Amino acid sequence: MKETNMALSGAKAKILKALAHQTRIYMVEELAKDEKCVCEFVEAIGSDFSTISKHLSVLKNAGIVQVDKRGQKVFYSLKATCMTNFLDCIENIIKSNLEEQSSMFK
Amino acid sequence: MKETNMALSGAKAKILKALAHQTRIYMVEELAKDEKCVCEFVEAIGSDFSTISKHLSVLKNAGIVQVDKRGQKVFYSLKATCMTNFLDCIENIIKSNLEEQSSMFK
DNA sequence: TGGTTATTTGGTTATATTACCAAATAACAT
DNA sequence: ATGTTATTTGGTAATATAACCAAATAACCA
Repeated sequence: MKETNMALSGAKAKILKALAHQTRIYMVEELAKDEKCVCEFVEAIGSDFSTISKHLSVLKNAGIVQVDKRGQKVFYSLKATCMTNFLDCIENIIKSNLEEQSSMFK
Repeated sequence: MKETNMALSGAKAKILKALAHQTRIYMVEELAKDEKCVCEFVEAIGSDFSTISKHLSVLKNAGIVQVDKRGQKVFYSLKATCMTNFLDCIENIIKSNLEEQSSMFK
């Protein structure tokens, strides 16, 4: 069933797009260590509060992170922990790409 | 070193963006089974030849696939095989999201 | 050489994403 | 109630992506 496979690829693309941004990848990697509130990301990343909040909501809507409101603060934590392995895979691609590029100068 | 981490996240984002499209995910999954020429994808996906070719070149530039020209045909094959595990991770997220949604009706 | 097939590249237009500002909401403290 | 802090939401402008068409390349065949 070709069309079914395509539809599944589309569903996967939605989740991948949610991750495919410098800021959101950084967030996922930080959240892999420990939960964080929005304000901590604002401080660490230095973008507008609204920008950070929107990035987190993209991750939340994709089902990658989850939310816990405590007092005035909103804490985000990593829900899809397999993401970590995946980012290692990406890191290997980067290394392999760099090796190829540097081998051009030998 | 916060800025170094951010730069690394940016490099990862480039590769993720290369994968984050319905058609390109489908391509990677097909290539995980076997190499394919551009024309086979054109037939299977049904988009314009130029569209398919551009998608494959995005994957190639990211270092996810590799190229082998033989005769008139250009064959693409999967280079970053760890992609497959990753797409399984995404599939688990989809399942978990669906379970949560359906539990709302119980 | 000229024709055919396979693929890539350039151009254009439509659509999607992102960032910031301003305003709204929510919880807590005074 | 009022003020303060933390966060989300709506609007807008800039930028990035995607799809198609047409034209350019490249390899092979007659």
